[in-house]
Amino acid sequence: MTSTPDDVAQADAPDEGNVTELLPRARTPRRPEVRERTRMSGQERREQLLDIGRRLFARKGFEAVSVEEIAAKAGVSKPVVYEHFGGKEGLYAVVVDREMGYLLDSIAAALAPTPGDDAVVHPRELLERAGMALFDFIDRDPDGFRILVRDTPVARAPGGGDTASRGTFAGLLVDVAEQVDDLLGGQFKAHGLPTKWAPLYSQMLVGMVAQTGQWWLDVRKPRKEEVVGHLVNLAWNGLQGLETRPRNVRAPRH
Amino acid sequence: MTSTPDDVAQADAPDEGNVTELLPRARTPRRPEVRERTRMSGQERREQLLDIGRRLFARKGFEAVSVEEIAAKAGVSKPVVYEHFGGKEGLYAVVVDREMGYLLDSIAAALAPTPGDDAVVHPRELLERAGMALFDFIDRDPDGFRILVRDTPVARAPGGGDTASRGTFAGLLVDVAEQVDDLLGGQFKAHGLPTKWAPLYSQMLVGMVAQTGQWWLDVRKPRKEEVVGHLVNLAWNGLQGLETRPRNVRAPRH
DNA sequence: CTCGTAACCTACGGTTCCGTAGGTTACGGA
DNA sequence: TCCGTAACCTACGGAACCGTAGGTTACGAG
Repeated sequence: MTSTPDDVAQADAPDEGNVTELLPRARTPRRPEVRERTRMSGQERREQLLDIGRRLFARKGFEAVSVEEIAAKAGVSKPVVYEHFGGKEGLYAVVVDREMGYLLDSIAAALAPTPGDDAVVHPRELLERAGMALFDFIDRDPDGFRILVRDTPVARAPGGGDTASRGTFAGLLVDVAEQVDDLLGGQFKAHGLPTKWAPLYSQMLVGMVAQTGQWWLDVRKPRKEEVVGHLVNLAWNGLQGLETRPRNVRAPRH
Repeated sequence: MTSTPDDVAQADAPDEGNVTELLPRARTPRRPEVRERTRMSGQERREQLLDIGRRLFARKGFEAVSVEEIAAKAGVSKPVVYEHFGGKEGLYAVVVDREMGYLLDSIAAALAPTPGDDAVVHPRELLERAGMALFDFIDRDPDGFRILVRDTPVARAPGGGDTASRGTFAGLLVDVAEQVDDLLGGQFKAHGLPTKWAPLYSQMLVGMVAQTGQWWLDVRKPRKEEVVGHLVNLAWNGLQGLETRPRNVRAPRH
């Protein structure tokens, strides 16, 4: 469920924050503005805040976004955000969690065997499906991808040491890569390669794909189908056997 | 020149910042402490501050580091930092610039043809040299690598729009990858591949290597020679022709 | 010994932001 | 029609920082 995260109206209008200060004008019970103060249900407001937060976090990073800014963009005051999420970190956590879920679900769905079709899928096609799923995700939800790629501010537990005690975080991608291990490990075993290296190769593949996605996010130059084609080309054939014109195995869908 | 960035004493001791507040004790002209207040030359202090800044930025990110913290770790007061670098961003810029220089120099040196040796180098060996140079760098200067990999806070020019106007930044790596273009473009041309895709492949390779480096930075599990071996294995042979036990072409050095 | 200067300090103004206390308005069921 | 409750507000305390003004100390040349 909830496959498209863009189903919420995004209120951008009441961003009056730039005019130095608002004079304390007399209480007007009804000002004739374009955007009336809408009163939403809790659930609606929650979704709206999540949506706005996602966009802001993606563009400016966690630290650079203030609660007041989020609230203002939603046409609402700060305490509302606190009531819903307990603070900035709470909201951020929900946003990240959702996006991570969207992404993993997308890829899992792309990799899932078609029910009723027991044909063995070529590993290369698996690669291609996963890559295409990722780029579809990037295309559909660029902000979500930006958030997942960005470095994480996970507040270290108060009381924890100041040093780089445990492997704090090297970005969410390391985690994503670990999710790929299982899949890749299975393929390795099936092809007689030592599975102990699977984690290493997961990192490589994820890094390759993520960086390319990040780059493509800005330039948008080659069509994504083409990018994925080359991605698979490199991952599968290596530089040694690069195909001049890689072709996608799977017929272009929809 | 300046190949080893670790030639500066790192003063870690005077980190008394955690004891809530220092009581305004009477002016004691000489307190019998272990670490006397050393008075350095401008150049020395500058180097020390750069060193401390690099370590802090690497561990906590730009935003999470305060000027006061840097000054305190150096056993010095805030204005000293301002006199040397004009502010936090100034110091950060110098740090980043240096590290970027170190890295690019290392790789360039590894790729430079041995003078007097005109033998054509196999592309695979170029790959291997570059990879090894990177991992040597990571090994020697992990904080520097962390900084280069981290997301950048580059203050967007004041007056610029709030929107994601131009391709602001997707990390320094995108830049690094662009530096790889030339090299890769040459190789492409020499092998009859369309050079228009070189940028794309640069991104892929850089992403692959960077992510792996980031991961290795924490786990440190397989020896770096082994990691580089597999890196080259994937990049060169692709998943299709993976070698079970990749061997480094170049004899292990020093 | 003297004095100019470079290195360094304390102290503070100003800003930004988080989080909360306590009051106000609209909606909807009884 | 009345009233409880959910949604929302204004206003403030307090902390963390940045950056600077203005004064103090040590070093070294003459």
